[in-house]
Amino acid sequence: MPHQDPLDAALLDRAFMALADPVRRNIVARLSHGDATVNELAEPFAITKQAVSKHIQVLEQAGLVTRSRDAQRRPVHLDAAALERLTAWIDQYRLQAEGRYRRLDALLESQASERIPKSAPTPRSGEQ
Amino acid sequence: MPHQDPLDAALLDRAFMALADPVRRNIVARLSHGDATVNELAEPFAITKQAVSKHIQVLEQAGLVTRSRDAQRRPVHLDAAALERLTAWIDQYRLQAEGRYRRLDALLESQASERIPKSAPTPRSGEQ
DNA sequence: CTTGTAATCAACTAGTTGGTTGATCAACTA
DNA sequence: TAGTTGATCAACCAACTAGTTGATTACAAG
Repeated sequence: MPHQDPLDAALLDRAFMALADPVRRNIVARLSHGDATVNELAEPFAITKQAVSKHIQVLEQAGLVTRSRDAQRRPVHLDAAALERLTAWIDQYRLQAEGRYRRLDALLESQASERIPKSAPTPRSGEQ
Repeated sequence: MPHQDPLDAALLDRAFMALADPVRRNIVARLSHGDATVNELAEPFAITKQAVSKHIQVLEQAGLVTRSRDAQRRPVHLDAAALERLTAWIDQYRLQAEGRYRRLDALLESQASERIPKSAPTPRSGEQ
């Protein structure tokens, strides 16, 4: 089953978009070794806390982070399962493409040595 | 060594941004089982081939696809290695976060059963 | 109640993007 | 030569985005 729910399409949009920003990737990196608050995340960057808050909203709506409540503090938590879903999506097509490449490679090799492949390993890569 | 070249930052920007669009993800999906031309890729979508050409340029500048030359045709080819680089980036932080979670989980479990952990498995997850 | 801190909301500016149409280029065909 | 197909370039528009500043909510402490 190569496809998942189409409901995930919008979520994938937001997830990849969220990671397409160096500031947000830095936030992810920082969260990977511990929860943090908006202020803690804002310090290393030359942008205001409001901007960081927006970045976190983007990550949250992408399902990449969650937030809890601890008095005034709202620590941000990285959701490893969400990251795993992204790699799963990519790998689904990466492995497909790699498989094709290896089959073609094997075909060319067997042809170069003038040995006939057993049963035509679906070499439909040419666009005629 | 958790980090790679900072040269990759702009490329990561473009790669994630490229995948943050459903049309481009569909193009990737289609390319995963075979090279294709602009016109072939444009057919299933309700957009012009000019738009598809732009999408492919985005994917190309992100290093996700390459193009060759075959008479007038310029078949687009999906680069599996580029996809692998993306999953490597994500996994780098996913595994870090998962490791933290599992250490905390193991700590709580050992405490619940009132058994003392052998040597305090670095439970620095609380933000006090 | 008042002060202080953490975080968000609201409005605005400046810049970017996705898509369109129309023209152009490159290679094949007659 | 003209005509066709595949693909790109150029200009433009509507929509969206990141960042700013200023006001506002929520909570804790004096």
